Amino acid sequence: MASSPINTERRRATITDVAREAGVSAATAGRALGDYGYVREEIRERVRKAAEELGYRPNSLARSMITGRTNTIGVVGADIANPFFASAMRGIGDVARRDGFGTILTNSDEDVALEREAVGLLLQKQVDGIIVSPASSVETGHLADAARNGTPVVLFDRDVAGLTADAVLTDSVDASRTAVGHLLDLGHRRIAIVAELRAARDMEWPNWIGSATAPDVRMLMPSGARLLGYIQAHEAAGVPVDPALIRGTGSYDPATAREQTLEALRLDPPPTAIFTVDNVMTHGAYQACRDMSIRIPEDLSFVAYDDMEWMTFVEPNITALWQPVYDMGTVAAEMLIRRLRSPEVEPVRRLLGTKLIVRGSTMAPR
Amino acid sequence: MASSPINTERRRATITDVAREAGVSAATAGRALGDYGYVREEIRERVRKAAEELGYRPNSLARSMITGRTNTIGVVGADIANPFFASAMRGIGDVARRDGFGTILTNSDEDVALEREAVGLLLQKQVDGIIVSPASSVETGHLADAARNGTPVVLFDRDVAGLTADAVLTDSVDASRTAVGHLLDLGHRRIAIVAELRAARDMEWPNWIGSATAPDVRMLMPSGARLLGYIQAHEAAGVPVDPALIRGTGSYDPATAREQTLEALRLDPPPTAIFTVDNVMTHGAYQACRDMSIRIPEDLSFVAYDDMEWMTFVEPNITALWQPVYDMGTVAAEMLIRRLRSPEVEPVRRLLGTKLIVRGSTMAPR
DNA sequence: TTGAAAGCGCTAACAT
DNA sequence: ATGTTAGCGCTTTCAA
Repeated sequence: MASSPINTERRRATITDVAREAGVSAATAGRALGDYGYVREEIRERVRKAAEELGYRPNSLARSMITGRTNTIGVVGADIANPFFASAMRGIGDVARRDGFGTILTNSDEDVALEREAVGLLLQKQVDGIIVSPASSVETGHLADAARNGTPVVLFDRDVAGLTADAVLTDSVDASRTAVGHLLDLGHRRIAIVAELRAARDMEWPNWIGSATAPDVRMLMPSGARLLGYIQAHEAAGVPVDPALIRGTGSYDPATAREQTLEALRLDPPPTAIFTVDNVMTHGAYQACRDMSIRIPEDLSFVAYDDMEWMTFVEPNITALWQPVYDMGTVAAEMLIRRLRSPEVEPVRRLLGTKLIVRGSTMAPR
Repeated sequence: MASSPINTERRRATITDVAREAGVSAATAGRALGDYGYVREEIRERVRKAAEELGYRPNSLARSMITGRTNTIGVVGADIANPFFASAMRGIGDVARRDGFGTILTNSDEDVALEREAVGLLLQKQVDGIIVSPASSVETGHLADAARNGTPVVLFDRDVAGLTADAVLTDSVDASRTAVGHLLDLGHRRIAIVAELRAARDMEWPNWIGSATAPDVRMLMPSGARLLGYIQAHEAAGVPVDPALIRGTGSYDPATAREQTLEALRLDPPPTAIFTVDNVMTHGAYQACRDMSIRIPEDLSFVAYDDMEWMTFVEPNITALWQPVYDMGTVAAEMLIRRLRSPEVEPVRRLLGTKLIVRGSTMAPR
């Protein structure tokens, strides 16, 4: 009997094996090990011992076939390599584990087709629920389907029009208004904004300017919502919005953000301040500033959406809009698990607070 | 019939439903949908249409019960919020998806008990294989068990003594020797090193000094291995090692790294250079330098293990030892999937190359 | 309190 | 090429 370097054959012990070893029926063994039904204490011990000896591990697939629950939650994020999602994922994972759930992770790369595929995969694997950061705020049929067929969905970071589901959000418009308001208060009148504006609807911003009614925020991606806040802050301050200062990249890509920032800096007159709407944009914009040897804040005030550890490493420290990212993750997981336990409660939209951390990168223009 | 806000009842269509709808047997429906066995094209179409109409989704649990394969790989990392693991996870996820696998992610927080629990969970969920970054290089019984019982294990970033398994590694000793050698070449004679040295064995370094035989690297965690490289570089250069310059934190915690760095800076004579062995240590050490208004590189040369994007944001840019983190992830996933397809091949240890990126934070001491 | 039997949804073996 | 049957490992009736 030759032994291969890594044995792949030996059959794993089943509950029937344990039952035989303990001299009881499979049903009883199941009850003893699974904490359901009635078992005499003495028997329970005997079964436990047998299980131990055989190195028995329950097959949760078989269990799930019957119970209809896998104790697994699916997560569809845009990109786990992005610190924003990484941190949120940590929050989700911590809560999930605490409550006995595993987490299946997938990346959508902001692509609706990939997201749909990912959701399909999760449904096939019979996850109990899904936490998703939708790639689009309108193409959400697959999410509605999932929810309708009994797999609850929790929206993460992004709201969606016409889908009644639990959601964990921050008020991007308000936060952005605060951040840009800070710059306006300092006296800035030419503030560049760097944002993806990937979704078609986010590009309709020319219509927002001076219009009495704000667009439905649920139709916007965070990037668009933050631009809306930028516009609202300008209008509240009575400062006209110069469309040339609005730099869209069309994708989550630092290189393009860098280029767009360079474009902005070349304007005449140039901006006296810049606002980047997330950490990817910040990355590219900051690089552009360094490449051009822009002095911050003397030449340009800098405000970033999303606080990152390095923002206190650079000189000057960067003024940033902080979001409770880890908590957004824990709350999302808690909402989902709560719904699994009581499916009937009304869906809730939880809005978590943000905070502008004023540091050295902002000052009055000169 | 009141409709609840989120329907949780409606039974999902099964293959039997599809078969009935298409007027064939369940077996045939399965063949048509699952791409196995023979089906007439005409029938295949009919079944497909029925499946479509009913919104049928295969239940992969049921399939896995029979095939014994879940098309899922488990990942046990220390902390997904750490950019190192986040990036690796992205690599794993990309390859996994490409080859039709899902990924279950768990964090061990460098705790063997948690790791063991995580592995147990993954085994119950019948993952096809596990990628793990072991919390200990000696307490690895649970990993050996998994491998022995037919769930292959790929070691990620950390080798393990006495476990024959595939592994994706970098040569930490060599890389560290290069990094510290760079400082020694510049003329530095007092180089502080900040490392976790959590594992008991990593603390046996006093024995390594001047000993002809190096300890078995497979018994060391990366932190210990990098210290070994530090010592070897010193010995090669004929520079004595001052134990006071070796600062262990005992945990992956930037606050402690900061404190240990402050201690090092207070030494008399102070170090002229510092080497941090991973991004968490770097975080704390860099903070300490900023708090003390240390001028880099005039007062202190700085070399970091692990390149991070912000290292080109700060002034001066930080000299860093780069590792192919994303690729380590893709390679780990590829090795695992290869083994799933051909279990008999001999386990392989893949060593990926690293690179010292010299930037402005290092210069000759003055 | 225990056991026998049925069955979750699917695929594999065996007929035809 | 298709259908019938059995069964993956477990939990849940139902009887005893």
